[in-house]
Parts: sequence; structure tokens; C-alpha cells
Amino acid sequence: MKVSREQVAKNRLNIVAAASRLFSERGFDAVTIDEVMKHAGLTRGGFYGYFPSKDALIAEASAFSATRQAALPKESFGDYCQRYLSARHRDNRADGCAFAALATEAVRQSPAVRHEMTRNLQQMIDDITRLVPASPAESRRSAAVKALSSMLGGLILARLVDDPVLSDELLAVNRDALEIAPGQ
Amino acid sequence: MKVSREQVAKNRLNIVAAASRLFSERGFDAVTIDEVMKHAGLTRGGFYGYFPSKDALIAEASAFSATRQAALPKESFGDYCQRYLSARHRDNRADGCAFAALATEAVRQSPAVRHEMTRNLQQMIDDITRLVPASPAESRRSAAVKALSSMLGGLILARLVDDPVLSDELLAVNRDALEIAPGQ
DNA sequence: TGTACATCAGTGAACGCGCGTTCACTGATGTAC
DNA sequence: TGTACATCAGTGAACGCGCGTTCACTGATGTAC
Repeated sequence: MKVSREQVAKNRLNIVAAASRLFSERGFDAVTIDEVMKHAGLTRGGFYGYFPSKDALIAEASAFSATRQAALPKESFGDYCQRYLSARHRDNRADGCAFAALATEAVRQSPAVRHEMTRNLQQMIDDITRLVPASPAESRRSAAVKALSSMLGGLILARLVDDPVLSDELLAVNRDALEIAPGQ
Repeated sequence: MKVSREQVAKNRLNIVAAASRLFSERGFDAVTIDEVMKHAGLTRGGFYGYFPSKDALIAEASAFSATRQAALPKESFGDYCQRYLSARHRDNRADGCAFAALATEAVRQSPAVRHEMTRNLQQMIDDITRLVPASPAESRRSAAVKALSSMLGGLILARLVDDPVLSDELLAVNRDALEIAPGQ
């Protein structure tokens, strides 16, 4: 069943996109090639026509996931922070920030994955730096790095905890901190 | 080869301690029962005399790891933060904070694991709350939650990134923020 | 433009490895007398 | 206190399942004439 060249391009994209979502939702190990291919509308065996290994897919999916949870074109710093630290983002790992979903396991993947993650983080820092209102005596970039760190930490903890009150507190406290601190 | 009762108690502790270190270092999935038992000085088959399953060990190891990276008895808030965001802590996952090592994968473990993690986090927040210098217009607890979030986020990102300069920046920026911000 | 054929994307069965788990056995512990 | 025996912690081989990966085959695509 050969397939047209455009279909091949679409299939490849579907595979990467499905993988990216599934990995964020359940982690690299728990997601099987079989599942990814099913979500992409194909079957297991076809996978190796697109990628030489699961590792290669993980690297590609890592690069792809940069697009998710990026700052919206005209979003303010405050809006971005509110959105990042929202209950909605906490409860939707699949479509959310890949760092918050995969950071502690990504470290142990191939060097290619860490490299893609690093590129994505650089990009994200740059984006936030552009958004962040300048505050006296500290560079915008430092403010961006600080904001990103606390948002990430807050979201990760809010997801981890099995106590809804504590989870909400973790989001709210960090949200408040970001609203006031940078003087926005 | 029956073994004395005290030896049994020691063995059990060794198993949990070895598991806790190994899990922090390489994640729950990558560590095998075989490895844990070898590190505890025993062999594979003996494991099921102590625990009904790997999941049960993970839960127990999660409870155990609370002791690691706790605040030292007479440590100041500043010292604690410096230590948490040190290159040494970044480069030593096995003995470091279990949240920073396992947070994103712990979410998907059994409810027991999440519950232990939640207990540990409550404890950690309480400890830091006691340490944190009061600052005007915000409760000590909020300051503790904020500090913990940014330390965790900063450390996780510093570990993830494959660029040593960026990694150091992530530690340093968050360290500086914590030194100044709470007015210490 | 139409036809014949080579290419190759996709299929699904099968392979093989690793790891969690089980089990029959061993021999030291600790209890009963 | 000493001896005989039951208990049971530990061993290591074996089982079985799941998943990454391979492979022979199929049939639609797209090229050559």
C-alpha cells in the first residue's frame, strides 16, 4: 500500500505530533510505538520507515514540542504568567509546557533530547525577556529566568501533590508573586 | 540461609535506602529490582520476602527520601537556599532533593507515592516557613512556597540543560533572587 | 494520453531481550524439651 | 545448658509478558515509454 508523497509528509507530522502529546501526558517510557502509530492512524510496523528508533522519535518530538505553550503573539507578561499557572494548564499535561511535563526524565534521554530541550529553553527565555517589564536594578533577562523558574517549579509541584487545596495554593502564591514583583 | 532478626531489619533498611538513591539518580523505570538488591547486598529472589511488588518499594522509598536534603538543624534561610541551588546539589542527584529528581515521573506512580510526596512537601514547606525571615505584607508561608518553587524550578532546569553557562546562570539568578528578595 | 512496471509505504506476524515475579530448594536461626 | 527440629530468609533458575525491532508480503503510486 504505497502512499502519495504528501500523505507521507502528513503521516510524519502526525506521528511526531501524537508522540509529543502522548509523551507529555504519560512520559517517554510508558508510551509505546504501537500507541503512537495508532494515534497517527497507522500501524506498528510502519514506524521504522520514518524513524530509525524510538530514541530518534523522542528527540524529534522534543524539538516539536517547543511550539506548545509558547507566549501568544500579543500577550502581556501578566497574562502569560496567569495562563501558565492556571488550573487549566495544570490539568492538561498533553497540550502544556513540555518542561513541566518531562523535565526530570528528559535529563536521562539521549544527548540530542537534552540539546533540543536546551534550545527550546533558550527560546522561551528570550521570548519572556521580551515580555517582561523592566524593573529597577535587574536586567530583564534575569527577571525572565526568575519568573520561568518559579512558574515551572510551581506548576510541577501543583501537579504532583494529591491535595487540591495545597495544589491551588502553589499556583496562587506563585501567580501573585509574579503579578506584583516585576512591577507590572 | 535463614538470617537473624536484626539482620532482617538491616536488610530492609538497606533495600529502601539503596532504592531511594537509585531512583533519584536514574528514575523509577530504569532501576531494576535486581540492581536494588545487589546494592543492598542481596540477590533478586529475596526481594519478595520484603515487599509485595516494585510499586510497594517505590512508595516506601518515596517516604524514606523525605529525610534527604532537609534543612540542617541550625541552618539559616540564606544558607539553605545557597546549598539547594549549588553546583554540588545539581551534580549529585542521588543524594539530593527527591522532588527535583523525580517530580515529573512521580505524578504517574501509584496514589501512595503521590501521597508520600505530598506529605514530604508539606513538611518541607513547614520547615522553610520556620526559616524564612518575615517580610512586610506577605506571610512567611507564602514566602516559603515562593522560595521553594523557584529553587525547584531553577535546579530542575539547571540539570536539564546541556549548556554549562546557561546551567550556572539558572542557579545564580535564582540564588541572587532569594538572597535579596525576602529582605535577609 | 494511456499502459506496464518498478518502487516503496504500510501491514501484521514474529523475534528476542529485559525485567518483574514465582518457585523449589538450602541451610542458618531460634525454639522446645 | 545442650540437643533436635521446625521455621523461614535467602538463592538462583525459570516463567511470562510487554515492547522495541525486523521481515516477508501487499498493493497503490508514480515513472518510463
